[in-house]
Amino acid sequence: MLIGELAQAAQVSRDTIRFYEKQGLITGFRLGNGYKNYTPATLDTVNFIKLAQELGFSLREIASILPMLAGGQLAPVLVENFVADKVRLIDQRINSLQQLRQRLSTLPIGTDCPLRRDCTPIDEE
Amino acid sequence: MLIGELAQAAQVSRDTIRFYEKQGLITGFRLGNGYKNYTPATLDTVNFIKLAQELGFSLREIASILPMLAGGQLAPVLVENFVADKVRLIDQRINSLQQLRQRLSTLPIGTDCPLRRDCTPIDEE
DNA sequence: CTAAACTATGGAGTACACTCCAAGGTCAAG
DNA sequence: CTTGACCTTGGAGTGTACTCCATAGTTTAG
Repeated sequence: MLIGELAQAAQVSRDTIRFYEKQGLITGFRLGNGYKNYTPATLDTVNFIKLAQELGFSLREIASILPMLAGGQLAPVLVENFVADKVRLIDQRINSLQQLRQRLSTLPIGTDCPLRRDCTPIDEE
Repeated sequence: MLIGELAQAAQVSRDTIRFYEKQGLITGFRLGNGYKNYTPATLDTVNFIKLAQELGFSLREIASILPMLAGGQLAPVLVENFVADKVRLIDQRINSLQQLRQRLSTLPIGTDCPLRRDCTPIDEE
């Protein structure tokens, strides 16, 4: 697939695709006419990037995860440790989100200062 | 508390505090000597900002949540709708995280291309 | 054969969230 | 009364992740 098709399929801009390729997150191979061609695997990768990004991973972090998803060039132990780390991080985020959810959904709406210890500034010169 | 104390308590830089104040996320009141003073409530707010930020909310979004946390100047119905929206968003994020967690923790490590449909580029000129 | 719709490259510009710096005022300790 | 650790402002700089633009080559429809 050409860049436009990939971009549309992944719901990102062509420039984003080019940016990701510059950053080494994806690779296309060049056709005879100078155009770049991408495989369905690239679409998977872009979708993965988008998901991971939504979840707060930077492109730099994602770049370090991607080689693992592509296949086992790395020592399994390293991959396992890395994945375990990420899973822990994800669990922490889920936890924080659940806390925030609780906090927001049980707000005593209508009362003053539901979350703050103190709302009225005290002049304590 | 003065800016340095607040910054240390919240584990952010003084510049970050000043930046948040410029953005209207927090407010201090000025002492006779020109210094700004902050209350423990400001510390709560900064901590809240940091939490919400970790969870992927932008400062702009956080700025729109903060007035609700500060007390009921807004119509309860609006607050409820807003909070319900945010809770839905949080639920979506939790869901995505759980998916990603599953995906990562069940990687068939060592096999080729655990996630991609296709790893070998096909020349389809 | 031309016009529209695609593709490429390089480089500039944008939004966000800081982060750093310079020049200067304030305050407590010795 | 000076030294050092605070505080002030304004403005410039940084990193991330795009986003836009100009120029130019390629392909497809009529």
